[in-house]
Amino acid sequence: MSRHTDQLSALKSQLPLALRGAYLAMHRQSDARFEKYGVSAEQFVLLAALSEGEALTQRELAKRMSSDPSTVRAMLVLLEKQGLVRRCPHPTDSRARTATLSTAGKRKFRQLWKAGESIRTQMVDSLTAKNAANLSRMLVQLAEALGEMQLE
Amino acid sequence: MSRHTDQLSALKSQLPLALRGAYLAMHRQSDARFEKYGVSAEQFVLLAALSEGEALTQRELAKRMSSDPSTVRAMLVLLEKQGLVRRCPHPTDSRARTATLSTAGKRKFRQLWKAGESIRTQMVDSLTAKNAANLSRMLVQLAEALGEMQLE
DNA sequence: CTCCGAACGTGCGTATACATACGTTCCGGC
DNA sequence: GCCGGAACGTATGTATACGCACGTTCGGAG
Repeated sequence: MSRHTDQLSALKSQLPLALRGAYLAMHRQSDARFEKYGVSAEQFVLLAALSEGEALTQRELAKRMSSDPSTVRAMLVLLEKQGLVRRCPHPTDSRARTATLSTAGKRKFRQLWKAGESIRTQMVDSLTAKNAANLSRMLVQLAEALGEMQLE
Repeated sequence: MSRHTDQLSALKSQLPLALRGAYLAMHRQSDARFEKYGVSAEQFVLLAALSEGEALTQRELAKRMSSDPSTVRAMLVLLEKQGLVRRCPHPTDSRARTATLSTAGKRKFRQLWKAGESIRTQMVDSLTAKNAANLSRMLVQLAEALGEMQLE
């Protein structure tokens, strides 16, 4: 086993754990930060996806969140109960339901966006802007490659 | 707002989503890959942490997995029920319990390691080895920076 | 030796993540 | 117009992720 092969092998086992570790760390920070607003990290992602103002179907929302329709439904039920989100029948497709932010939801999102600013800043600053840009690009690339993989 | 500031701002909002997207994609791939062995992606991580052969306390195990002691306990209960893991009283500290792989657990882990090889390979190959090494390094750096953040 | 704070595991409650199965609606081919 | 497959949402079950409260044990200060 050559030295080069060893390094590659080590890299292959470290990269997944590094990805997992970074994600979990970010998730925990976000949850802690948003807790006093009564919102979870995942709920923030959902609200952010809706914050563009468009009315999205649950399916489309799930796609944009890299999430699961079934999970999104559960989240919407909770958020609707809290009055942050409205679900209306789709204007033309009666199978679908659209989700939009309520006024309270928009206000809440603005608060959350501010509250999360220091996390976003810390993430970019802990690397450099240039490295962070590379990181972001590589992560997207990675997600695409993994998403296209078949079960062989 | 200068152009430079706009770019930085966009980066700050993209990076978290990119990290989340990549992690979830990896997690889904892993779950799908390990499903026929009756093991989840997270359980694989736990088994891998124990595969060094050391007997770890649940706390130490949680630390190495970047995970939560409470979660680790639930996982151990399931894995013990499946006969992949043994939990024994700690030799000197009667508060603690140690976890080790059973023979079946070791065998299972070897199977899983092979089954996951294509994922690890795909992750590194979808970038280049050099970029993957950088990515890994940056992710570790990111996790550290986030882990050390206080609530301000 | 005693006592108190810290560390370990446990149990419980809530929110995700996802598969799977199911009912309803849509739409393209006929 | 009919029909069968595809798309959408719903419902249920299992496994994570994590906070929090609790009981037990450890270890050091006095």
